[in-house]
Amino acid sequence: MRCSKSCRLRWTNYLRPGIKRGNFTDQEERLIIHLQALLGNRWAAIASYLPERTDNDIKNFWNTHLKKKLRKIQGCQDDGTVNAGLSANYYPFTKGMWERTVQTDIHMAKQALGEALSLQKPHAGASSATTTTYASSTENISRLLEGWMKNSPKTRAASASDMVGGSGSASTEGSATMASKSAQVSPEGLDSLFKMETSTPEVSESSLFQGQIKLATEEAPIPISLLETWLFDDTIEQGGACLVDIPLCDAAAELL
DNA sequence: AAGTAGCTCAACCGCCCGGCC
DNA sequence: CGGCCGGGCGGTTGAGCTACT
Repeated sequence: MRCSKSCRLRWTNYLRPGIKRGNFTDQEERLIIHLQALLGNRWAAIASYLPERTDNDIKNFWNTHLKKKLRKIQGCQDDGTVNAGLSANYYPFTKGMWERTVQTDIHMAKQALGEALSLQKPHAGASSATTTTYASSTENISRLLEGWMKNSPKTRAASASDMVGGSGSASTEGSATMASKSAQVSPEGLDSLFKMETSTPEVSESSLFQGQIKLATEEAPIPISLLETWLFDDTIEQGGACLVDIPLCDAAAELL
């Protein structure tokens, strides 16, 4: 009685090993809020930054919790639109900025594809702990099933979490598929969206939204951007100046 | 205990896109 | 080139649960 589509959905949103259930942490919450402000309702893209959460979970969490929360905080209108001044903080992109990020994403997807097609190169994300390789593709599902069949029940749990953790189980084809087709953001993909040149810890003219986008290459490792630092810095909950407290429109306006 | 409102979240729906024939 | 099919995605629904009256 189930179609393939329904089965896929059941797998990706519920059965897939490594899915984190339960309440969202404060850090996850803030990450979602800012990613939503940056990416809009691109839940799959947002979910790629939270490997243990599904796009469906994040979407539900946004619709049921965060929307209300933000309305309260921001003094929202009844129709759901936020007040002008506040919305500017959350939607700082001009058309040009948005086009630049999209172009960069496309470029990165092409690069990932190129790497995947190159048999000489080792898998770029193999050593990364943040690689997201959830079984969104047929290949990944096949690999998971193979692992399931091979491993004894004793080791299944560990194997499953390894798969999700992306410790090199994904083939190059898999990463290419993710990068170019399903918008899964690998560490390289993270570079694509937020990789901006930063020379100082402050939001300088050459950093945020200026379009000085550098692509990750082997020859020139790129310094991590302010935004990316914030996205993965565990210390943001410790207070102090962090990006979440910086009105994004201020930084953007400074540059325009 | 019964009725109601609100909430949660898995599942469904429709659209778009790419691959294949 | 066009039709078909399957995968991916975002929006929406509704069953089940809880809290409240």
